[in-house]
Amino acid sequence: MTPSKISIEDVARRAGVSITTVSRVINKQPSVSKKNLARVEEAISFLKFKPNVSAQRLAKGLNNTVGLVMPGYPGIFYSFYGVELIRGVGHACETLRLDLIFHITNGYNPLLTNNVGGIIFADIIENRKQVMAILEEGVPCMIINNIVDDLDVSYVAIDNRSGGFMATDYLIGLGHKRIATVTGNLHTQAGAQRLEGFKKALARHNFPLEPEYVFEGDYSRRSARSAAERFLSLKNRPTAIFAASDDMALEIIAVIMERGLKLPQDVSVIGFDDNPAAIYGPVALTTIKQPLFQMAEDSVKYLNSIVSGKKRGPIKVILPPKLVIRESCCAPAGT
Amino acid sequence: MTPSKISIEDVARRAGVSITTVSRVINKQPSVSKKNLARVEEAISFLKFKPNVSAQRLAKGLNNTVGLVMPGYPGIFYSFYGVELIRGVGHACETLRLDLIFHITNGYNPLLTNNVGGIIFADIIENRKQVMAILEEGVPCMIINNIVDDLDVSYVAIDNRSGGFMATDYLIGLGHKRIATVTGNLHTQAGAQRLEGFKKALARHNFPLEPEYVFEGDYSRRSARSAAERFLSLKNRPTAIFAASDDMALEIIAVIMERGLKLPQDVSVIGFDDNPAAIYGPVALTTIKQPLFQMAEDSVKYLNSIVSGKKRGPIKVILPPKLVIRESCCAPAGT
DNA sequence: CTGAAAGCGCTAACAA
DNA sequence: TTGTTAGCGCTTTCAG
Repeated sequence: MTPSKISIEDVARRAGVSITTVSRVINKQPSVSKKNLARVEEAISFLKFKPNVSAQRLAKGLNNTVGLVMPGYPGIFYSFYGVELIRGVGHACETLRLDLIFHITNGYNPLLTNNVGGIIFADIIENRKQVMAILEEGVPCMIINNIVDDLDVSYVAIDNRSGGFMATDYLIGLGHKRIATVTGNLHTQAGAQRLEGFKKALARHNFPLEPEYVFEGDYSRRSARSAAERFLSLKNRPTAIFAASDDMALEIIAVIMERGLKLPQDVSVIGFDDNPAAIYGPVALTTIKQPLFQMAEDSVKYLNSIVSGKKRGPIKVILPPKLVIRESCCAPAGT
Repeated sequence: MTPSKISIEDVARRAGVSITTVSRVINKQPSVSKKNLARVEEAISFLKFKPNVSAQRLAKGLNNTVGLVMPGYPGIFYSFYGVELIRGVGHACETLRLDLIFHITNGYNPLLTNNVGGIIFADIIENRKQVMAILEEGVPCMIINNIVDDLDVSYVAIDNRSGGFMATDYLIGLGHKRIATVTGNLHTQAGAQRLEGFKKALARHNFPLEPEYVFEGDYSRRSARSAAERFLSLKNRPTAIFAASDDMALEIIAVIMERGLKLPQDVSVIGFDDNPAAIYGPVALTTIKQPLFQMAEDSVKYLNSIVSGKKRGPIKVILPPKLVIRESCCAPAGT
């Protein structure tokens, strides 16, 4: 049942050298004569030898494995956000030749940390205690998309507050007065901060905050549909809507068009993510771009440099979002 | 830098027993006196001891790790299919206490198999040679959603051909004569077989196969939009459309509504997947349900039983799809 | 019920 | 450039 029954010793025997020499070629050390190198390589490929990773790790005393923990919150899997994260982390691990161990948490079970060199949290939502437990164990870790300044922990995040501000400010600049928003899950920092940015922009221009213009969504298309239906039924229909994700924006657009309204003339919509899918809808989506893939990749790189001792202490990075103007927003009718 | 510096020896010392005894309690062997058990447990929690998994694996000579390889094909990540697979496999691994190593392949690089007890392929698309290489290495493996009868390999698949047949047959039964289809990626077996099922149903009822009613999509919403636009512009517009995924069906519905057509009265739409998101659109989607999550979970269980020697030889399972009737299909107008 | 000792497969000084 | 040897941390006979 063992993956391969042949060991370094078999290779050594066949090549007529010591196991040390074999080990050297496995680890690409230069100090091996051409002749022996050739013989060992022949033996390796002949025997289809694969070094036993557990033995290597044990002997080297290191663990080139990173754990990616996804919040139990199932919606995250269906979101562009979640998918980009997985892809980015996966890609970076591939590049750095790290094993990626995938862990879905319910937020309560303790995390098995005895098998990883470091851990990446794909957002933390109601599982702060897990993070703290990890920290206490001294396992290097990295949090994605959460600014955590009260803990001695590393993170790579996006400035969601300024993203929310940007989106709203842009709408205001276009001349909109009645601006609504569908928020993301407010238990996530990203969701909460985008909303804060929205409010801040309103306040900055002395616009009142109308409660009926704020719908608490959860990043799902479903919640966006409910929001759109409510907004569009209002006597005082908003002329612009800021959605906390592109997916939600897309669903809102669908509802708008189902009702026979024109977009962006009747209602402008701005999203958040820069999901490539948002370019090919009926109207190319104006949005706030956040570098998710890069954030995910960076987090692996930073984590690795901490694990391997190249860097110390918490690394705290906040990436800026960016306004991407396409076609789903314009000045309100009658301006 | 090591996750934990304390070893079984430290625990033994503190508990005043031998390392063997400590090992016994780690492995929950019953032959330990209550007194020693208590002392060891105390020492373990006091020292925050975590056994070194590499050492355990090495000593035990086994590898309770499964690799999940995702085709490079990026679209799969954004699909309901891909996400359900990841969730299902992840969940099963959690339950069976297996480590899940996540591997995104470009289809060409050889897979690193020396670190896993078994491998799961999330579909195979243009990477058959990888599968064959794995087989030759003797690593137990399992293929998801591909019926592979010419190879001595295990799989858990869905009968996509009969799914395609079912959908089309249902439409025909409703009285439709002009039935179109947007296919999935035809390089995937699922895509090809759903189309075959479509054709078979047509043939069974002696309907001609109109090339203009077949649009080669790739499971993406984008391709579905193109398809819908083409279908709806036809002089002889189809009265029903079979989409090879719910996501595509949803996009088609959006296009239909954007054009001010009525659904299902003007055009009926049937999907494939039973994506929960398809219930909350403007019209609840009629679809073909496939047990993706279960398929993923089962594949892990089967793989595990093979790896652990409980079962032998290839396990070949084909799960049936099921018609789920909701509101997006009705008899064509004028019947 | 407990412990001594021999590995698991590989790496890394240290000599040669 | 090569080989000898001592571990890495844990499990597992085998005695006791």
